[in-house]
Amino acid sequence: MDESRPEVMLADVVEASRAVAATHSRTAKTQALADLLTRCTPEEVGTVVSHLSGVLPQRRLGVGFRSLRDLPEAAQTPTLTVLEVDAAFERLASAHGTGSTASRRSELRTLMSRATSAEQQFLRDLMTGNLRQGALDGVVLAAISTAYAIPAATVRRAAMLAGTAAEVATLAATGGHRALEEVALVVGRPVRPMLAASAKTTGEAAESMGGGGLIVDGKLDGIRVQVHRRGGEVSVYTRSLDEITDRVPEVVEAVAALPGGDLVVDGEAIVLRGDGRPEPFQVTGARTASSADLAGLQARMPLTTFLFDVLHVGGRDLLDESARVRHEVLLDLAPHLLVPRLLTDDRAAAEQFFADLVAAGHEGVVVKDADSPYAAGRRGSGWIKVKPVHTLDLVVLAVEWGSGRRVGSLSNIHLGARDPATGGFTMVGKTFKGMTDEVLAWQTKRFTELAVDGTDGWVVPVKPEQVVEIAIDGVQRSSRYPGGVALRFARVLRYRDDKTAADADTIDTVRGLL
DNA sequence: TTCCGACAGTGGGGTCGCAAT
DNA sequence: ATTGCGACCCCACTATCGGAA
Repeated sequence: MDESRPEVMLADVVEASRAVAATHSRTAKTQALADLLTRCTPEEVGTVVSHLSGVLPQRRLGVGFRSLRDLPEAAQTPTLTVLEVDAAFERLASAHGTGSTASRRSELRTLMSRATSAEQQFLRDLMTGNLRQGALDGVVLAAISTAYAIPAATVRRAAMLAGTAAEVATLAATGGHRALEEVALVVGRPVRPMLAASAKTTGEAAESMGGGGLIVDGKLDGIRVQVHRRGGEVSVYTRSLDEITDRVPEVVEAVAALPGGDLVVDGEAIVLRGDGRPEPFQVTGARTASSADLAGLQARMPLTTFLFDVLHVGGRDLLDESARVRHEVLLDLAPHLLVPRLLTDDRAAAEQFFADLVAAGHEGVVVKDADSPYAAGRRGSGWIKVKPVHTLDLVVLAVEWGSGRRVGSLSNIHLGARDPATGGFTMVGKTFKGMTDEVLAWQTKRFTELAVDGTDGWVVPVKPEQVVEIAIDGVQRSSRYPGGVALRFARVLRYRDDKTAADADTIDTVRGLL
């Protein structure tokens, strides 16, 4: 190690971030990040990688957009080192939840007053999760690959198994290529979960697979759980690798009762009604977000555990085995916990299974290539989800100015359903999704024309005349909107100039989807 | 040369815990 | 008691880069 190497300053990180944001080329971004990493000591590199990928090592600071509104006067010259920043974050994090808002505020002010103007902006963006430099986890992993001359595939796999880019960078800095190759699944350390791409129909999903057999799983509308059992001790992790063991005792019990030794399984926890049909997501969400009065929660909203994968069993890693093999292992291990599942190579049977599951109240299906491995942390084509889509014709009531690459465009639209009782419109949600650049340009012009008084602010009210066809996954109860209902995952399909506001769907139609 | 996988960005609704009001 | 804030569950979609075909 080079003892004379100068300490890495926050200003160096800010400069790298600026350079990254200044180019659209991913290779140039990667190189800029790699240049900085090579200047870091092994003690520094974890923090630097974490900050440059927009992640706080401390996870929760208790500092958000609001507490960062009024900043102290900026320092003239940069003096902060990255390790000093990390230490300050550490103090903020440990003061979180101890009731000492004043001490956190003072800690934050001290940090910010030592930062230059550019550093203040960077720290604020980092703390609010708004780095927007065009490089997060993926590009930073590529930079680790470049900086330490380690194949990208090795770096990515290590990240899947170790969980964070910071951990991977520290390993690379201390042990190089060999250390990353030795990263393995460790029972008790969560693995990045495999994600699913989406398709409109089961046929389309099957089309993009190898054709070597399908596993069709019910998609349950609960929360993802990755469960580890190590030496009899069970831990439960969410999709984002947060530990929720103490909030889901039913899951712990179900996995503790399985035969054999150590294991890692992947599944979904969900609250079912007495008749076996699923409760709406809001019920499972409320149940699993809460930790107070667990006994009461368990009595009122018991969780049911479903498993759809097994990554490790009794000393044997299964990540690289085919889904077919993992299915056999899971069937042996926990047949009573298996998610609703169909093994088939018949597309019509898959389509029928989808229809049956939707009729049973579930979200849809996930179609899986029976020959594919468990591609941790990736949204590859091995798994493809299929959900039914509802469409509504709604009226645009207002529009919000966009941010980032949408600055200068009217972006997020407020959606209203017709209320025949009053002759007016009831707001049921917003959306910014599904718009191409062309549509953004069109709607900016259109809604500027339709704008009514009070158009100086962030929200631009418009005459309720423009009809838009919206796709949604469903409707949920709302305490925010006056109609008592809100759209779930609304996105624009197209603007309809063949319809007037009088032809729009009514609030009763929307409520009927509950 | 074209195609396509992976990534980043742009935000959506709901719920809880906690501290301040 | 109520309210505001922060965190984190669920998430869809488009644009873009750069390697694969």
